[in-house]
Amino acid sequence: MSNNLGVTPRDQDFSAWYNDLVIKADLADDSAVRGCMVIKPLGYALWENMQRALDDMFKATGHVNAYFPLFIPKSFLEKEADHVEGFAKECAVVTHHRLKANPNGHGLIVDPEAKLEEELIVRPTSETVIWNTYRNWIQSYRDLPLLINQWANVVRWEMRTRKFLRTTEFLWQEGHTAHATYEEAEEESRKILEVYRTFAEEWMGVPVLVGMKSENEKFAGAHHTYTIEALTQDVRAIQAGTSHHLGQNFAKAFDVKFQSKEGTLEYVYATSWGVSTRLIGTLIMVHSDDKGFVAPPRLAPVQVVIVPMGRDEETRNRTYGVSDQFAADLAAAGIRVRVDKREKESPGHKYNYWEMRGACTRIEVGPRDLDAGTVIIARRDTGDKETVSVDHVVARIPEILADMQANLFAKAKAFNLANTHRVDTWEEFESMFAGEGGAGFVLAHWDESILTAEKIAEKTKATIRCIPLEPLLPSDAEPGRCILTGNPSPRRVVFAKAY
RNA sequence: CGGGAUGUGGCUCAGCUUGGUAGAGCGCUGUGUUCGGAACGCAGAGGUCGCAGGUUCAAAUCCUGUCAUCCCGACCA
Repeated sequence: MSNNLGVTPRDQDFSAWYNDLVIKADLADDSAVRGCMVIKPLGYALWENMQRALDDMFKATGHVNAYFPLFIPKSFLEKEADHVEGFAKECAVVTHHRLKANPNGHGLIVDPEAKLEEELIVRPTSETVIWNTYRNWIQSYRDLPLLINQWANVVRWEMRTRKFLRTTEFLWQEGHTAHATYEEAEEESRKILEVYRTFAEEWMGVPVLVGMKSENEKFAGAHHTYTIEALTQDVRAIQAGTSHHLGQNFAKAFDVKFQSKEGTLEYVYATSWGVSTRLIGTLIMVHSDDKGFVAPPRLAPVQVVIVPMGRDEETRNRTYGVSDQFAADLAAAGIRVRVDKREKESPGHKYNYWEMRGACTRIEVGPRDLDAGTVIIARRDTGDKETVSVDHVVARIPEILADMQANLFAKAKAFNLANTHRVDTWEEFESMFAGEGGAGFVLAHWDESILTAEKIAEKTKATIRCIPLEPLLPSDAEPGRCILTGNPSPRRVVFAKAY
């Protein structure tokens, strides 16, 4: 389409397609602040659906929610060495607490007399404030495990931002748990990783690789990091969630000890884990198409849109009546439904409008079909239309939604498999990543040296996305020779260009 | 922070070369038409042309400065 109604086609410019889609699907808007965005009602409804599903899973695994402050005293951030190095370069800092009228003219200036004794950092993540608090909460093994999650906003002053994928401020959840033993903390971090995998695959319909981060990619301050990695339609990897085993690093930095059953004083073991509004970006990049946003039914803000037709009063009375009845019955069945009664827009306009905004199914209620006692149901993922008798609609919709949920996952899974490659020579490896775009997941041998990983990244822009917990193929777990150095490698790891 | 580009009604952009009373399409408001894949007619509303300074009788247009945004890289969830 040459006008500005649609989005740039994916094969023309994937990046432009994504940017267009986020705006035109009404998910988010630009804000007055660089790198920050406004999440619009439709995008926020999607986030709320994600939150609800995840929160239920956290609760079901024994976690409770709490809330910690937005500000972190600068000194806290200094306490864990790796953590400082990871986050110091991207922090927003509060230095004053007051403005005053500019004595030289108009406007306001920062009041120099209102300088803070100690600067406050706007949290990039909350380990430090939380562990400073946990010190007071944990004395005995009886206080453990401590299983807390918080839903919050955080700020990371990134140089370059993209809506949902990387914004200066973003929304997320961060779980912070404390345990008596290494093994318990390990179990916790793996349990949450499984929650994330389940959520990604069963709710988002996004297949993911489950694995461990290499040393150079792990969280700043972690003992080790687990990750789920998805593959976008432009065959790049995207980290969709991480779960960290923090070992005793934060307990030592914040002096959090407990008295064991045996009476000894021990440092606590910790985990932290998070997913963010980046999941929305992931969802878009995996499922959406040139007509706009495609939302998996389980998370979609609008599962059914009903478009009644008719210009004259008499026809409208019929189509509106039927539509309202559908809406009431579907809502009673727990389905998120809207009736689009706007009178100025043509049906065709509404079809495109709701396809752009990711409505999963559409019921077209027109006078001609009603004469035959039927309506048309169209589904968003395949574009298929079917004629359904009026009294079968309420039963049929959930079937289509379930089928669409399964189909989105199956399609993405097939795409992942088709874009997962095994490479054994450097020449092939280098040429795969030579172009501008991604090259999918590439399983190759690596000698486990950070230096090697850095050299590979420098030459190809491909990074180690993860070391799969379960080999994708049994042969992936067999030893081999490093793709770059030829040194021994215990197993294949996953390389990709990443978002 | 480097490289590139752009700032003109809500949006997309024309006008600038060659200074002379701010335009189009979309959207918006009202109204009319028998609404099945982005309908059409009629009547309207809406802009100190990013900001500051300069040149000039006269600046969206020329000059200087400045700010901002976007895209590409380096950094990252």
